[in-house]
Amino acid sequence: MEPGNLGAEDKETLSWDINDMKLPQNVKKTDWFQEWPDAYEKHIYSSEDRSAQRHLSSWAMRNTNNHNSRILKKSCLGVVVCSRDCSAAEGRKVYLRPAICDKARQKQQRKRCPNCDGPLKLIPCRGHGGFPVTNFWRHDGRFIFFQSKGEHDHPKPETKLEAEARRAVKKTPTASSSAYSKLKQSPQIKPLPGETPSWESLTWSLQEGVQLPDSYSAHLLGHAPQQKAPDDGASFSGSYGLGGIADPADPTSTVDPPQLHEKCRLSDSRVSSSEDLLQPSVSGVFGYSDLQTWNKNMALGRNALNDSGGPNYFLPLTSWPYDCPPSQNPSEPFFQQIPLEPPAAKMSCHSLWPNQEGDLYEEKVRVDFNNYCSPPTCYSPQEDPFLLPYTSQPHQYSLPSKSNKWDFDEEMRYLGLDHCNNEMLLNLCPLR
DNA sequence: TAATGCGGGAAGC
DNA sequence: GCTTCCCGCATTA
Repeated sequence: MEPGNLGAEDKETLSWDINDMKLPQNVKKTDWFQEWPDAYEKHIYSSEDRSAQRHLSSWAMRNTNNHNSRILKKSCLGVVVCSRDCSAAEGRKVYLRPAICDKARQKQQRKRCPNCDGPLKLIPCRGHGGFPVTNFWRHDGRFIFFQSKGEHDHPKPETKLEAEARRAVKKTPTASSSAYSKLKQSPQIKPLPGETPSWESLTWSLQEGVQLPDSYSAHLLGHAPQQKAPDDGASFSGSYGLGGIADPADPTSTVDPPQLHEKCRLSDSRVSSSEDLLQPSVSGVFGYSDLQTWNKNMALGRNALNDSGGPNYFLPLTSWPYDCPPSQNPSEPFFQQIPLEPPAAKMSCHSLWPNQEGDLYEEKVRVDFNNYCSPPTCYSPQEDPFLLPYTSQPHQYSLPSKSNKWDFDEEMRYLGLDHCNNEMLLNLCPLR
């Protein structure tokens, strides 16, 4: 938005404060969900944005009581690092996600560094005048207002899903190994030459909690960490997991799509009943445990990898470029569509995924497919300080799941079929 | 088991 | 009075 060409309404949508008695309701464009909000940002999300509904952040944010039930306040916990400042292979540092639960965090800090077995330490966030960065959430009308105060003065921890995946892998290492051994046998899925990710590195990254570049977390989340343009409020609903775009006004900011991995819960009584601040329209049509639907989607070339009911294995994807080069051949297996080098600059995909139907499900699957079969657009590797040194190393890709009930063989059959389906690709990937 | 949200209460300014 | 932090509790996944 051009600052110098603002109408009164536009100014209103920019000048609000989370503590205002009345927040703007004539918002023309809502923001896309930001996974890594930093500095003093304000965003207006659609009340139907599931990630916003759940007040998600990839920073480890804990609830802070501000004695104001209308405004949810969360403060950053920082990042857990190795007190020896050890580096793993390729210079990777250990940046664990602090557990949100106090007891779990204490327990976590008693553990040893997964890399060097040294003691772990928590780097507290002091980015807001010596206090933790705080995020404020307020549901008002059709919108969810977000405001952050402070600038994180510590590295990004692993994302929530990365941490969950790490825990899950630790709990069920055999299942994942088995999955990977099957993956390796799958003829349809081949890493790019020279980009063969090792299972060891994958499991190390996931199990041992090393900070993954955003690309990793993106695909753990089921989408690229990126920015997406604000969508209009009417069509914003259900645009889960859209490929994001860069915020042209802020090259460092991230505007993330609603989390693909978000379970499409049929209801969230806690959210919907929250002080009448939210007008819930959470009519999830893609059930968390609806594996049958998932199967159908996969058979149609859709991907529900972001649904937690998805398969519990990790795909050894190659470097994820977050770009859609013109030379991409949709007929190629999607793994091989991925160029080795990330784009030099963010791309805008503002209008790539308009939710014309207002159909949560359709939008979701389209986007999922995009993320799965075609490199997501609009990702800036510069966004992630950890990505830069690692661009030459393979990125791994995992399909998050909380259960082991997924039939891996079936899944791979679907994958093999889907990724060779040109028509489907052309139909479902409007980037072409 | 952990994440999340709510709320009481203490402490510092 | 405001803010931050700690704690316990309930709910959810």
